[in-house]
Amino acid sequence: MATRRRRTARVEVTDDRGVFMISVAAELAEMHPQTLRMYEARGLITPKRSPKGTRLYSQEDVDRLRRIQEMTAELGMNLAGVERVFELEGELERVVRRMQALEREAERVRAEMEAKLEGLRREARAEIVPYRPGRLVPAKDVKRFQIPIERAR
Amino acid sequence: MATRRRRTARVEVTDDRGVFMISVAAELAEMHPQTLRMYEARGLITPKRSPKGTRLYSQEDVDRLRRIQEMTAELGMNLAGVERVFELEGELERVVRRMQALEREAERVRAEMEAKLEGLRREARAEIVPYRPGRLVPAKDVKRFQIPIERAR
DNA sequence: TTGCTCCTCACGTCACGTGAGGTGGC
DNA sequence: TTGCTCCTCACGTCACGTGAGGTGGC
Repeated sequence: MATRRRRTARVEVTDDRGVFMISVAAELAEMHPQTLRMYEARGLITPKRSPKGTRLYSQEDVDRLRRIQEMTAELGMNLAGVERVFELEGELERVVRRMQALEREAERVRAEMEAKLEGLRREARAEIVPYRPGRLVPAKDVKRFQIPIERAR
Repeated sequence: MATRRRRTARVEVTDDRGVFMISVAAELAEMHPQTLRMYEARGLITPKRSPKGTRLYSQEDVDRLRRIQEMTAELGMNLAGVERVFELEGELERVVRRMQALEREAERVRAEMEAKLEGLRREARAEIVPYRPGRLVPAKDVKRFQIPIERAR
């Protein structure tokens, strides 16, 4: 749900754009409007404001409100717990991102090494393989003794 | 604080061994004994029991109790929040461990590839370098034409 | 005027901590 | 007997949600 199209929409509505007034946001989040004001006072959510001071909630804000609703109504957590969970989820996300970056980096290094190895193998083949069917002898030895190689053994 | 030595201690006291009765554990955790029983009823902590049914708390249990104390008294969280935080911390720890394993694995692969590369380089050197001063020719050619190599060009 | 917004204040409910009260075994 | 353990029940406190009440601008 990156964007939502309306019949007459011309301006793109992004998830972080404040578009819902408090009554709408409260309905979407299934909460009392006063509860939203309380959450803001506690620092749990920070909606945008119109020039007149009216709160404007974004889709992200509504999603966050629903997450809070889940934690308080379904799990029975209080707001201090919700704050702490948000912090921990942030940490978790950072660690997961770092891990994904590490995985990509590992793959990159692996591919790079593989390419190097392959290059070396090709190089070796180019020098050695063409002579495989027979035996190789130093040219200088052939020249020096002037005898058929087969008998020289 | 892996183990603690007492003057007359003979048996090792590990962190997960139930050694404190409820009054001692409560004092160490700075909680009311009844609170410990409540936490157990909620599933937040599970002390061992003596054969007679007396609760026996380990050092790990006491550490956990202090962590709960921190979350409830200092952060003002309720027990549902504490449970959720424990879950999330478990997830976080698993992810961190996975990352450490991944880092070790990446290093292992890197070293292995490095060794392979080095092996190939050495191999290439062993086959090619000794002959560098002269030219190599197929033995069959030498036999077939029976002529000095130098003139065969 | 209606229905929204803003705000503050107050009350009901519920979770939690703790104390009381009664039991039983070193 | 003292001091611990076990348990259940009950009450005080506090956080939270929500409603009331009064204001102001489309």
